[in-house]
Amino acid sequence: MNESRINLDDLSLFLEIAATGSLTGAAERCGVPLPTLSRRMARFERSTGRTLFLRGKAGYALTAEGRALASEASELHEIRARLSRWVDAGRGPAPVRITAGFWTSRFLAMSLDPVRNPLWLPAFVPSNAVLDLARREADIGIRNRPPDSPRLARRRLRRVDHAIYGIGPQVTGYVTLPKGPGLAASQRWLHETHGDEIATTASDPRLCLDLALAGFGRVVLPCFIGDAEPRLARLSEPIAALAHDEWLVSHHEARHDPPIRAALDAIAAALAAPGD
Amino acid sequence: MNESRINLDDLSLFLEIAATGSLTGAAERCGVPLPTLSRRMARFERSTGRTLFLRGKAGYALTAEGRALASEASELHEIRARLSRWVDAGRGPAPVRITAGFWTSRFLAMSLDPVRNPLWLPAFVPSNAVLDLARREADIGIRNRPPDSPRLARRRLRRVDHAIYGIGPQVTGYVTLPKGPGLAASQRWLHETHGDEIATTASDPRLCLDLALAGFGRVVLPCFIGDAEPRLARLSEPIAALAHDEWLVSHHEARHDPPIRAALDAIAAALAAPGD
DNA sequence: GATACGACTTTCATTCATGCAAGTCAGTTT
DNA sequence: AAACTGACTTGCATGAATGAAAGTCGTATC
Repeated sequence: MNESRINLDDLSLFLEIAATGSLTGAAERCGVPLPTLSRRMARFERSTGRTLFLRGKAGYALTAEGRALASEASELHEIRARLSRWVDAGRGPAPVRITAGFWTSRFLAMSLDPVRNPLWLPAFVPSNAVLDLARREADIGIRNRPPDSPRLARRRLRRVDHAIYGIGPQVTGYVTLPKGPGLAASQRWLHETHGDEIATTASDPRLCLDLALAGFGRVVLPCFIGDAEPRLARLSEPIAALAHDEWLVSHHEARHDPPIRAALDAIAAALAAPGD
Repeated sequence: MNESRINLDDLSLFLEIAATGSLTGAAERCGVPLPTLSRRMARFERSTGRTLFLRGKAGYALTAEGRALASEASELHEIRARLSRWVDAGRGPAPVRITAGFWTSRFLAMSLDPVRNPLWLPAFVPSNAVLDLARREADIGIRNRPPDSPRLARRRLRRVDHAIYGIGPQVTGYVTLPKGPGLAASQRWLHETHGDEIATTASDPRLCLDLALAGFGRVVLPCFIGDAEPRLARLSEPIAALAHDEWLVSHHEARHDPPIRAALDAIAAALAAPGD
């Protein structure tokens, strides 16, 4: 679109000169030799088509237009400073995009210790639609079966059982999500096998749990959630149809990226099969 | 301080790649050949000490850290876009710093037509202290006598007379500024010759005029102000001791800067001597 | 299963920017 | 008045970045 892409490095030098008021001073502060500065500013003026400096005998002074440009671009130095800090100091934790089911995400969020992960930060992305790890829509996925594509790296995690929970055996009926696309397997199973016993629906899994805790009905939960909730009792044997392994899936190449690797290790530890 | 100055051009290319998702795409959009992009990104990674890309078979994908950097630096493109616009389109008016006395500044502000000056915009700087035009603390000065330094360009403008004004001859006493350093010549003259007739003082010349209009006393004003105010009557002959020429002063080199030149011409026209 | 394609990397001659040293020029000092 | 100083510009040899073409590697197509 715009042929004359403004050179940001020249611009940065320009700002330094504008602040210093002379080539000599700016040259020292930037560690750039003075002749280079002189030539680059000449080029910069040509490229902008403006006269930015008054080349007086007493040094460089900004023209009116030069001052306008300097004030226009003043944020540049802040950006540079911020990035320099990011590069050589902070190294803030990098966000690692994780896609997982609702309960697994919640379990993970509570298991992972943020202070022990200086390298990465979990970023849970909703997994309603099936995100395509192969297309890097997320970095790490936790799935209930191994991926189809051979390009994805996989690792088997713990076995996950589901069961029916409630605050007591006297509670009848079920609380679940409304029927619709993108429903988790456990909710689909409930709709298929106990569809006529559904007492209430709620739009959010966590809300279903709250309703169950209030006595509105029974819920189907992963055992790692249901067993951890002291106010709930297991009201059935594990549901065979819903038993599955959890699989940790990531892109073959992404897993060598340090933050992602760290995330993979931490997640694997949190969701390890008991035997491992 | 920081040896490894981050290269803003590389960063900009990095953002383009991050947005595009591939070297090929970014190369076209930036007009930079693909091999160059490849090498510069390799160098950029070395300079930051981070792995920013996953070089997969399907193109470049950002690592977690790469995404962190991209979001950290996202403003850069806005800045660049804004500057590009500034450079090749808008050419917003450049601020020209003008130092002048209070009433002259006011007269100028009302005389200069902003729409007829696409090249520059007046920026009035307070002239309490004597600003040093030779040191470029301002671009243009309007003084009541020619400058001392031979390095400054000068141009004689209209003659300025002062007189005593009031809403009528019946008003006695004077309104003026309180005694102090940095007082204009007309106020000094009033304190010296009519010091015992001062009725009120105000901290601002404009406020003095308002007080005079309200009948609190007489004021000394330049005739170009007093005569233009229909509610005021001239109550004295022009004061000989305060008569002076106005001088338009600027730096010898600065006056060839187009915006400053335009400003000089406009000011000279607004404040021209009647004969010219 | 062989071939074509896409996306980058590498090679190499060339160009361009760099950085040192010398040059210019106005104002200042002695 | 002559020499000095400060602040930039110019010349020239060097080195680094560039860009066109060929190379590599994996995936998609037939």
